[in-house]
Order: sequence, then structure tokens, then C-alpha cells
Amino acid sequence: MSPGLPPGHAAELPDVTEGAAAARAIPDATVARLSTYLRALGALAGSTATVSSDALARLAGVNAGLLRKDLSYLGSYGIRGVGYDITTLTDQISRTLGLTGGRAVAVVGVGNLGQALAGYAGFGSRGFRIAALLDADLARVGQVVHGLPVRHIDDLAEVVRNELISIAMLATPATVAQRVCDQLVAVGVTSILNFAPVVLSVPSQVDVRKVDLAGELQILSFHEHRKARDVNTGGPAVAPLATGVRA
Amino acid sequence: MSPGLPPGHAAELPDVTEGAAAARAIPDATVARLSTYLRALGALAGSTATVSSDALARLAGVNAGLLRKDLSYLGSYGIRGVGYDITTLTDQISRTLGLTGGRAVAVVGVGNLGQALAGYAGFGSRGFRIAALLDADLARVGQVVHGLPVRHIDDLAEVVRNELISIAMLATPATVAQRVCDQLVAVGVTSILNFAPVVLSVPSQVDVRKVDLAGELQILSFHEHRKARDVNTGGPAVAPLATGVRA
DNA sequence: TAGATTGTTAATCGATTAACAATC
DNA sequence: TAGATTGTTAATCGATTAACAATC
Repeated sequence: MSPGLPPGHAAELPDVTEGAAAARAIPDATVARLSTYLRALGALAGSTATVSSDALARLAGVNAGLLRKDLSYLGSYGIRGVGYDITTLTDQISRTLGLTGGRAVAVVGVGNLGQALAGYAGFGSRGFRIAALLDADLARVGQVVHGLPVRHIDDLAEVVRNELISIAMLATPATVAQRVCDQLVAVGVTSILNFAPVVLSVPSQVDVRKVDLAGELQILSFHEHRKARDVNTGGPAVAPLATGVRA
Repeated sequence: MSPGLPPGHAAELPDVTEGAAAARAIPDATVARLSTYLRALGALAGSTATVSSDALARLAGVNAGLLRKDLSYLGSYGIRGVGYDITTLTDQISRTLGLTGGRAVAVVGVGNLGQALAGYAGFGSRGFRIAALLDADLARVGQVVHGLPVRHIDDLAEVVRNELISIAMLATPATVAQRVCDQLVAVGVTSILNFAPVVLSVPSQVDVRKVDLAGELQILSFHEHRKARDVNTGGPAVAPLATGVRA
């Protein structure tokens, strides 16, 4: 399962009884891939007007049928015999992901990792703006990091209100993560990207996704371990230097 | 599915015909959760000798039956009527994840994000050691970052050989990520944690997992969008301030 | 028209849950 | 023994794939 959301957390788009584009439920797995499709479309923009599911799927590293199925949840935007109009599809995916406004995001915890998040160049082009940095450490408060002043966590309510923040990235030490998370929820933040290695408890209307850096390495370590053992035991051999998926 | 590995990439532990502990195949989804269980066990260590699947599952934020099923893939280490011995279970999971050596990891691309990875405190306690930093920028080469000198990417083969590196974190600009990835593969790196927002192509014996920061925010944005719409349309109401999962 | 490609269906596969017999 | 808790089975659920009719 994808990290973060509780299993079976289906994105229920109930049938809109009247009005435009009756939206169907979009599976979690599909939502997670939309962002990859959007990136691939961005890479194509300018070079061609349309793209086939086959070509786009190759760029995104997925099966073409799966791509078509995913896109079919958004509506019917392809042209049989031709493909998908890149501009139209980009717009539709952006709209579905709610990226049309340019969302304000707060970074909470401005240590080693939080500072990197504050300066990460990849957010702006993909629909987000780092609108505030917050920390509890008075030695950090007032410092300017990547052009933004660090605010004290006690100002959280005011900052969230003024900057219209609904998404926060939580990069505090693990020991205080749940407490800070509670504060975020209390002031109305409803989506949290959690970098602290703890399982957060939140009310059901709040979405949490996690980025567990050491956890990711541990998963890779498992596969390293298995590969090393396979070499020794002559286990399931992988063709040495198989050509692999050229996306 | 969890990001990174191609779908259906089952962790095949074929039946060992003779010798200790006949290992069964461990599902990808299970492997991804083992790291969470290990963390929860770490939090319990010292306070009690044993823990029930119910208590551990609550800490890990999963269903108790699922936890027992996951652990059953490693073997039969629980005691009916009692629970799991924390030390034994910790050892078994660590062994399964291949964490017993302390693995050397390289950071490739020592920019904004790479520097934060180099200094991230959470790796050491969870089985990893940042053993090398590499970059192509001559202005960075030679600088000491979090105690380690930045080496030139041309020294990659030597560094990987000397430090016995098999896992790399890739934090270069997206434009050069595939090229650097190819270099990593060429010198024998077989696991890559990719932070660049591109789909990497690798031979089949190489494992790639991705951390797509903006992508994670886009998934949260989708849910924000849905929640905002639900408020307006009076759609599927979430009980305001439902108590949620206290882990 | 003929070729290309979508949108969708049915089949398959994998993951999760509920339930309970086994057993400490 | 009685109560607690594991390990496993069967049922369910969700996600992916293969295949193809619809149609540009």
C-alpha cells in the first residue's frame, strides 16, 4: 500500500446529482499515479500536441491499459485513433488534483530537513508555495531561511489564518511530532506530510501521508539482503545485466 | 502500491531445500510495514519484555490480524497466550531486513536536499551509515558537509569499492538524474532511493524506490480539493472532529 | 476505407479482514 | 483449568492486466 493514508481510504467523489462532469470515485492508487502522469505531460509540452496512452505510459513507467483506466476516472478526454491532447489532459489532471490555485504550504520544524524543504525548488513548478516556516526553538525564530522568516510555533493560528494554509510538512524531532501535529489540527490544518518517524494520530477528516527516509532505505536493504543471498545460494537468478525498462 | 518498485515485484525467498529456517516469499506490502514494526518495537524496548499483536498493531497503526499475518512470514516467533518477545522479534525483523551489518550509503548530489540527507540523524539508529558524498560541481568538491568531504562523481567507482556501498540516495537535479543513475549502476550500485522527479530506467537486478516530495503534496492536494467540495455540496460528511485513531 | 487508439469489460492477481481452532 | 493470544484459513476487497469492441 502507498504510505500515509489508512487502507481503503477511497477518494469518494459521489455522483453529483446535477451540474457538470458527474465525478466518479477515484481509487487511491490512481490518485497516486496522476502526479507522475502530470510530470510526464510537462516533459512533453511543447514538443507535440497529442500523445498516445502507449507513449505516455512508457514515460510514466506504467502499463498502457492501466494509464487509460486511470484517465477514464477523470472523464473521457482521449480521441480514439489519435491519443490525448496534452494541454487538455494536463488541465484535467491539474483540476482533479486541485492544483489550480497554487497552494500555500507551511514547514513546521526548521532543522536540517525542514530547511531543505523550505528551499526545495521543485514545489513552485508543481503547484505549491512555501508560505511559512515555524519552529519552537527561539534561537531559530526570526532567522531568514531561503527568503522566509522563521515564525514561532505559538503564532501558528495567526500564520495559518493569514496565509490560508491547509497543508503542512512536519519535520520536527520525533519526540514532539504528535504534540505539534495536534496543534496543527487544532488550528485547522487538514493535510499533513509527516517526515518524523512516528505514526501520527489524527481525526478522520485530516489526511496524513508519511515520508520515512530510513524506512525507505530499510526496504531497499531487504532487497539487497535477498540479492546477496541469491548469489550465494544460486537462487532465482536475474539475468546479469538484463536490459530493463527504458522508460 | 508503495512507490518505487515495479508492481508485482514479489520478494521471492524460495524454499531453501535444506538448512535453517525455510524462508517463504514475503509480500512487498509486508516488507514495507516491517520497518514500522521495528520502530514501534524500538519504542517499547526496555519498558516490557513481551508485547501482544494487539498492542503492537495499535502502535504501528495497523490491524492486529494483519500484523500477525505479516510476522508469520518471518516464522513463528510468538507465544500463544503471551505475545511476542520484544528482543527476539526485533532481532528477527532486523535480520530479515538485512540490517545487521550497518549498511554504507552514498549521497549523490550534494545540493539543498543532498546536504540535508547527509546530515539526517535518523539513519544511524536504524541501520545505515552515510559513507560518502558525491557531486559533479567542482565548487562543491572538497567541501566538508556534516563531517564528510564531498568527492567528485568521477571518483564514484573508487568510492563505491572502498566503502562497500550498494545503496545510493540520488538527489541531483532532474535533468541529470538518469545519467547519474546509469553511472551508479555501472559501478555496481544495486539499490537507489531516488529523490529526483523523474522515472528512472534501470536493469532488472537494480531496485529503485522514489521519494517524490511535490508528488506527495499533490496527493494531499487532491484530498483537500475533495474536502472543500464536500463542504460546499454537502457531500459525504465526515463526523466533525471524529476521535480518530489514537496510535 | 484502413489503421490506430481509446474506453471498458472480464479475468486475474495480490492484499486485507474476519473468524476461529490451536495452544500457551 | 480458564483466559489470552497466536497462526492460519476462507471470504472479501481492491488493483492490475489482457483483450477487444467502439470509433476517430
